[in-house]
Amino acid sequence: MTAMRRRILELLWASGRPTGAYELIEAVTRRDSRPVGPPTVYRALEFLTGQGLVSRIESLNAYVPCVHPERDHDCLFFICSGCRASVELEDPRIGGLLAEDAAALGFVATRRTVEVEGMCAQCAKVGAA
Amino acid sequence: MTAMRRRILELLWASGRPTGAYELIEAVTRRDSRPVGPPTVYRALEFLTGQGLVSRIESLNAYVPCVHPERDHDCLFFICSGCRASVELEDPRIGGLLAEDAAALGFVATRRTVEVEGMCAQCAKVGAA
DNA sequence: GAACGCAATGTTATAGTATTACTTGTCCCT
DNA sequence: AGGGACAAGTAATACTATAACATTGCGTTC
Repeated sequence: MTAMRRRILELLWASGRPTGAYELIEAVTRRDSRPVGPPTVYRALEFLTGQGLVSRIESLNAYVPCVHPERDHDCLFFICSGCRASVELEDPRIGGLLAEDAAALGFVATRRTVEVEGMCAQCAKVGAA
Repeated sequence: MTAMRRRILELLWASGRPTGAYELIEAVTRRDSRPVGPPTVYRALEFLTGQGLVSRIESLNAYVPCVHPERDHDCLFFICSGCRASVELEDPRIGGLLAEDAAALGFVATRRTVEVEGMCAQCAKVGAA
């Protein structure tokens, strides 16, 4: 864990929502008062996702810190179109079913992406009003 | 369904694997012997995905024709890193669990993305050899 | 059948996301 | 000090997607 990687992880935690790579580039640039290029940030993100400290949300091209880096993460994301927040959940049953389906196909899985888009309770309430 | 939309759907079926928008742009350009711009293809893809005739694979930024356009599609994709093919599956149990988890959060879901990357039976066998 | 309205497509430009290739720096080891 | 290994800097470019506006074609109305 280097200074740059830590900085990016901190910025992700501070952001509180899925954050794009270029937002991070700007944030790091501001924080360091010195321009940082895309490869620097992308490399840090690659490292952090490899460590399970960060997940990429495919449907947003954005990144979030992982809430339980310790466990092997089977996580799924609920992404609110209203407030742009995401909630990470762990549901081992889904991993189980996916493993079962993969086995039926003879497929050897290496990575899973499970994302649900919609409205969170708060935003759904406001939208309905 | 217009000529352009049909052409793009045919090209997707003919491709046999997830296909990027820019590959489609080139393919349509070749087929029509006349340049077609990104918006044309993206608009057709938007229409086709709206009709459930095509799905977007988020983790590849690519598109595939849907194997069962008639049913409301709860589909999941197994994507082979070896041969670049994808297999679409329907497993209503997964949709059920996601609905259950969403309900527990008070989340109103509008769209699901479930993608599994790995190696298909064929490629896993070759890779292991 | 001319004028209109509407939906789809064409066109140009640009925004947004990610990677390649190469260089520089830093730290540790001996 | 010299060399190896890994992280970060730098410049250029590739890839993916959308915005804004013009044009076409076709069915409807009068």
